Amino acid sequence: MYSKEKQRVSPSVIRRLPKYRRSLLELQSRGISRISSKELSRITGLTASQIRQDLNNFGGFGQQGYGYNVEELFKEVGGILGLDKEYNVVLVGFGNLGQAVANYLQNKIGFNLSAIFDINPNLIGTELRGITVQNFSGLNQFMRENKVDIGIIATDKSSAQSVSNMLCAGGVKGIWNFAPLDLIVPYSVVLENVHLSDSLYTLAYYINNHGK
Amino acid sequence: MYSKEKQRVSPSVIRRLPKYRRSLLELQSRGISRISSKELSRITGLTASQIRQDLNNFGGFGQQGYGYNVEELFKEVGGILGLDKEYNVVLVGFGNLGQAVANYLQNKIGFNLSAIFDINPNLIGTELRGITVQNFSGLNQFMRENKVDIGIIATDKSSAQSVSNMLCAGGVKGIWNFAPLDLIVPYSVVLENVHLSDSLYTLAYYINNHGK
DNA sequence: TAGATTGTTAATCGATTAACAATC
DNA sequence: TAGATTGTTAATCGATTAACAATC
Repeated sequence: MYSKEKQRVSPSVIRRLPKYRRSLLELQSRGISRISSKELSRITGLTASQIRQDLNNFGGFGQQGYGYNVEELFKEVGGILGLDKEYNVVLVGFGNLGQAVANYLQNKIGFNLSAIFDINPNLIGTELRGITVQNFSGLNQFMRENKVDIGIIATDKSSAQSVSNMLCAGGVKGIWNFAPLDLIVPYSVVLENVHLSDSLYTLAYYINNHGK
Repeated sequence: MYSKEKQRVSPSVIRRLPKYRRSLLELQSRGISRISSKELSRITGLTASQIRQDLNNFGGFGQQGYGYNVEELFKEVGGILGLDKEYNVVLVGFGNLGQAVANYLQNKIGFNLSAIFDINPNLIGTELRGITVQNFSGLNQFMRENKVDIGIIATDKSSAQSVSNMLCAGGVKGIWNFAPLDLIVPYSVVLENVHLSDSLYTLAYYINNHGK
């Protein structure tokens, strides 16, 4: 349906979709089955007009005089994001951050963590809910033998680019990067960064320039 | 200098500053002392025009016919972000993610982690480089007795809002939130979110809609 | 039906890019 | 000086908001 839209939807819109989904889930858990853009505006802090514009990039999910069905819209937004699909995921780097991410992924349905790699001998062989941490040297072979959709990089800065190269050569569709650098990936691979420092520094700026 | 600028600088600009800083640090480490906006454009993927516009929100740091001095600009950008200041930081929630964040903070100069709180009896009393994890019940008292600038929330969703309330009542200037919800904070408090799910879902979208 | 609220077009606003005079 | 590159103004582009006809 929304897959053959002519025009590319802007990243600003895409980055608001998870927020809509989150709000809708919250409404659902409160037993609310119907919501207007006006009310959703109050909840999210975005304008009603923007919400309607955003959603209409993908289809007319509402009904005049009524609003939106919460459960239906929740499913639609999930579908747009691709959360009704399955992803095979590999994690490289099992330090504190890697462990946190691995743990976080455990209860994300659709994102199936199939292997974890590290170079630290103290970590290799340890287990996380049935997944044994493998020696990093086995990554290339694993990539050849398995179809991996998403590679997560939670290594330190110095090895991140070479890990990224291996994952890309191994055919990943996307990289979720936690290392504090700007990776270079082939055009065909999608890169999503979680730069903790960028976030912290932005916070510092606004602490010192509040309201300015 | 840049503190009495009349007009508020847009968030888009602020969020690019850490990237500039990162690139400048990289240049510095390669022994490069001078850079033009054109060359910086090549490195960052942003346009030269945008880089000059961005920097000129805060002052004229360059020199016609020459470019920018890398070391000087690096310091200027750090100063704008407030990285020449000290921040007293408290962490609430010492699960996987909290531990990862605490560990990450250890080598961030200027951000001084002074206390860690959790409710889990198995975690209370454990130590991280000299900081003993305290019982969460002591948070209010700690806030009364110490000036805390930044509160980090790495608890689960269900307790995040009440933890946030405590931190705000305790006088924090900013909240760095890792819990997957939209906190409500007083106007005077700055909120910065790290929503892992939002990031992962965005990645999923682009994996399925590459180039679209 | 009358009231409510969407979907969508038009207007506004803000951010990015282009151009170029100033100047090192 | 001549060449290079900034700082800044003007032009363009894109995103947000406002308005309202369509319609449930």
